[in-house]
Amino acid sequence: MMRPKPSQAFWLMKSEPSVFSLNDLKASPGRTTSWEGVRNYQARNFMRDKMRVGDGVLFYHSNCSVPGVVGLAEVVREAYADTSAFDPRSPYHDPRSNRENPRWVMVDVKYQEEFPQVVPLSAIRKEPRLSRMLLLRRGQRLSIQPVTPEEFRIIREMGRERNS
DNA sequence: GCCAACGTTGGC
DNA sequence: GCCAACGTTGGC
Repeated sequence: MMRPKPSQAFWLMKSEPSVFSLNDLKASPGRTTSWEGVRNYQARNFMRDKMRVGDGVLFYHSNCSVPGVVGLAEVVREAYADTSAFDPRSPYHDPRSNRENPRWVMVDVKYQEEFPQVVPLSAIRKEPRLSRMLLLRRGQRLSIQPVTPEEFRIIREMGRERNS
């Protein structure tokens, strides 16, 4: 009897490499980090309502010389209170959030692989099969975005190719 | 460093 | 509830 495979969703998560890079994730204890600091309601809702253990993550470097997807990660813990909001010394402090009623959540994300080559935003733009990605929408700033299984697979293939 | 596009805030 | 002002994001 086949056990039904749990449905897996896919995401793109942005990080500024000067703040937290894929290498930082790889170097973290257990190659895992809590994705603290999300202060956008739409992104929070994706984490809180949709992200499940085992979901695939495209790790995207933003605000850098070559913005693009640099590798893969996976969700290893589902949403829980973002404690950085409670810390007055944290850059992510939010006095409107408290332990009794946390406003912000985070998930845990684990390193999976670094691509042999970055998949730059410019290459994503040029790939017709990726033309519908949220990432390419004008003015799109969401730091956590859903991607389709096809988009995930295509970008993974692009990243794993050694010569393009 | 510029600045367009966006989300949030707060006066009214 | 409107909307101007403001702060942030993020490519370039």
